[in-house]
Amino acid sequence: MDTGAREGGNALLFLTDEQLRKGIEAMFFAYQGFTADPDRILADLAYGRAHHRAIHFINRSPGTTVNNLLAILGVTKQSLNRVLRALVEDGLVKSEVGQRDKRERHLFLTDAGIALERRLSDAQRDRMRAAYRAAGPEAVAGFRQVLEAMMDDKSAARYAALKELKG
Amino acid sequence: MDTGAREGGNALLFLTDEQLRKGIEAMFFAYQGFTADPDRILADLAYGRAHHRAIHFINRSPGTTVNNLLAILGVTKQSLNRVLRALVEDGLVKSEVGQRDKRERHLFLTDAGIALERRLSDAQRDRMRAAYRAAGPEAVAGFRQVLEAMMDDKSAARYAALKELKG
DNA sequence: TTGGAATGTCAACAAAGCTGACGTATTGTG
DNA sequence: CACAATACGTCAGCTTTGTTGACATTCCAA
Repeated sequence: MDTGAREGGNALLFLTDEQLRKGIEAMFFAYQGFTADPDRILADLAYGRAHHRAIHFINRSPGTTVNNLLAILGVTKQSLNRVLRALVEDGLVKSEVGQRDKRERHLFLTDAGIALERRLSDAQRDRMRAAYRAAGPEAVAGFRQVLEAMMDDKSAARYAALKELKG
Repeated sequence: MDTGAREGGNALLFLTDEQLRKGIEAMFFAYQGFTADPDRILADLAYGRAHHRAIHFINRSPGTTVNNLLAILGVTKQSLNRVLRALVEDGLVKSEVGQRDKRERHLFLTDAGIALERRLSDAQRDRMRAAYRAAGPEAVAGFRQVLEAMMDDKSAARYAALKELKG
């Protein structure tokens, strides 16, 4: 860490506008790859990325409330509600009234929801795994470092909130 | 490169589902940061990311044709046309009939377009630069490696097509 | 008991993608 | 020359996913 500043000469060449532009474009096209496989699966089911995200985070934190999910996703409740309603109607998500606080709805995946989550995350993980394997562990460490440094405050807060839950 | 396979024991720990999940989530939240700053600027102008992308690639390859742009962006001509029309009407892009082939329209940024492009890319580059600086050159190399390995075929082809143009 | 928080719903709207169809100008080819 | 193909634009309509604003319900807590 902090190598760039200490090394002399042209060690800062990785910060040129050209290099930054390449990074920006790589990020753009990589994100397309990142979402391509789940998108294909979702298209067949008349779902979109919003459904994928909801399923992902419900799976990650079973029993989470609607408000929690709202905070993580950073969308309006109306937007999330539409997605959630479809998932509940289709029997992929179940929403249970809270016991301690009956205003809250706790969200769980049904067996069908778990099955779809697995299809989606398997597809996404397969691509990620292939990329990781091709690039090697050091590259992966750098990848994660840069990504975490790139988050804006809101996204970083959401990311941090997740860490407190699990890993 | 290819370290993972050679090293013994638990050198493949970076390929666990947990690690992959973290990478997936980091990618999701980092992309929000990646687009947050330009999005703020665009919102004031009643533009969206689609406009940003068009402006970016016209700036990158001045005189490019509509078809070229279509291929790079991977959207339909109707979708691009809507965006392009707004940009031309607002005087940010000019469209010139081709000399060799009069069916083609060659796209250029006007001075106003160049100014907006600079605002947008400055904002995006600033964040990218800060992330790069914080992570250091080795991390950046890894970042780029993983991103390039993550692209799907179509996106990789688009990315490669760009490389042939400039860097 | 009353105020506020959590949730849900209705309506309306916008951005940005899509398909399909059609028109026009231009170019290349048989 | 005639015709097919290409490049581009446009109209119409549909989808997903986001947004505001307004309002009702339920329920906890002061």
